[in-house]
Amino acid sequence: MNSPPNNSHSVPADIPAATASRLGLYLRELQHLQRGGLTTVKSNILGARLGLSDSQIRRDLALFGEFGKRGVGYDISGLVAALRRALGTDGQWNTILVGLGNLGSALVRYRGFSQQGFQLLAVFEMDGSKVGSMVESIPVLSIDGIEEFVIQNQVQLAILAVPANEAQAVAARLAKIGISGILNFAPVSLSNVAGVPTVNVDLAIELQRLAFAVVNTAKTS
Amino acid sequence: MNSPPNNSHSVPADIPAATASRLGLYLRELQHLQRGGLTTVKSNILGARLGLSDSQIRRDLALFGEFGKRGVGYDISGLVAALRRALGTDGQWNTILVGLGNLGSALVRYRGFSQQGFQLLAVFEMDGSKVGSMVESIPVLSIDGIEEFVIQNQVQLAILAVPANEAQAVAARLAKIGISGILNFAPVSLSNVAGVPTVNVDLAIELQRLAFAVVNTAKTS
DNA sequence: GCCTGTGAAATCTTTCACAGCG
DNA sequence: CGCTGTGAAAGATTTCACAGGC
Repeated sequence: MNSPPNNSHSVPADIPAATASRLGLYLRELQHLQRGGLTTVKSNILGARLGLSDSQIRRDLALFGEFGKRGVGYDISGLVAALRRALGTDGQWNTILVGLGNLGSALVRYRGFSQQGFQLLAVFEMDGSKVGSMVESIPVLSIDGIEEFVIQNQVQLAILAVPANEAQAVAARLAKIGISGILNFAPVSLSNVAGVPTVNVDLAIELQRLAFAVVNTAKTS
Repeated sequence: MNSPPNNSHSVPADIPAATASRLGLYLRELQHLQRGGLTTVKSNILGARLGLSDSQIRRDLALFGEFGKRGVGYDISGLVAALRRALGTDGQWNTILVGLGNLGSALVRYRGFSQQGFQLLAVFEMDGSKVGSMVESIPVLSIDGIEEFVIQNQVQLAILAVPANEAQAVAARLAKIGISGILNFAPVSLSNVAGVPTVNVDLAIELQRLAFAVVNTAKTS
């Protein structure tokens, strides 16, 4: 009655949130297998490597529904392309980094971003002493001009690596000029950024998560 | 028939995984409110700040079931103590960092860890040129002696900030001598660490998650 | 009167189990 | 025969809605 247009190579209409949270993991592992020279992988193998059940792998990958062959497994290169399309990382994202402290300095040198299509165009700093220099061939600019830069360069994503007490103000400035997304490393909940998708990474919270997992693992032997 | 002992101040018997994943967030926000001078908070306020529904907040906090007062809200300091106990961060965790590259250097300087009870005892490096120095009053040691150090100092947690191709080997060495938990920043799925609780943080995956959120937010206006 | 705590309903996610294609 | 794709069951999580204590 209502078969969708179903163009080949289209992104599945709606990806459940739980599945979406695993797409990056699938992509990373599949690219790893690909570098190892494999061209197909079975759900039980992939599941074992990622710590997921084989049926969960099949459920997730069946959404893309054209890469599995019964008796054989999944076509890796087709899946890699489909996952990148679904994640939105098959193109380039214009990205800036705000904050060149300890964490910001590490992030600007991180290779993994550009490999996945995130192009770092500039770093913004409050501390005038660093402004004007280059880090890893990326210009360090004053925060004063951030709005103009974002608009002129069609920047879509901002990575916030500023102190907790500055994060809110920076996020608000970026939200105001219509940034598309924020990756926030500051240990605060951002408010007043309604409508701007935000992903939060708090290093201390991750360590707490680990402590919890340790305490709640009174495994036999 | 089977009322549990229910010592006051005990940790709830079993905390659902979904709730557990939010405890760190609750703790951070409650400590923030506490520093602001508040002593109580209502579920709708806390929910608005964290982007969660008020009923979800109540469901979660009712597990600790002694800090809410009808008509008033939740007692912040009591909850903070209960959350720290539940997370296992009411004591000290002996922690080491492995890898002093870009990310490792940032992590060793990060203040948030010790504030939450994670004491960094040493940093381990493969690169001999850094071995023997101190970073932020923490000794930089050779990876060769990591097993002996972990055992002698009763190290429970290890933070891995080594290159992807070295992570597996380091994790295996640590698992072998019975480390309690691993926080892995290397962009690989660790295997052969069966039984050791592991939390993975992959910065590129977080940025992909953001890209996905942006692409799948075709909000009206 | 206000806001928590919680049954019950609704929704979402995972697992089971097996038909069926390659 | 081996492995995917998927109905159906089981399980987990969230939301609704309101009784009831402060």
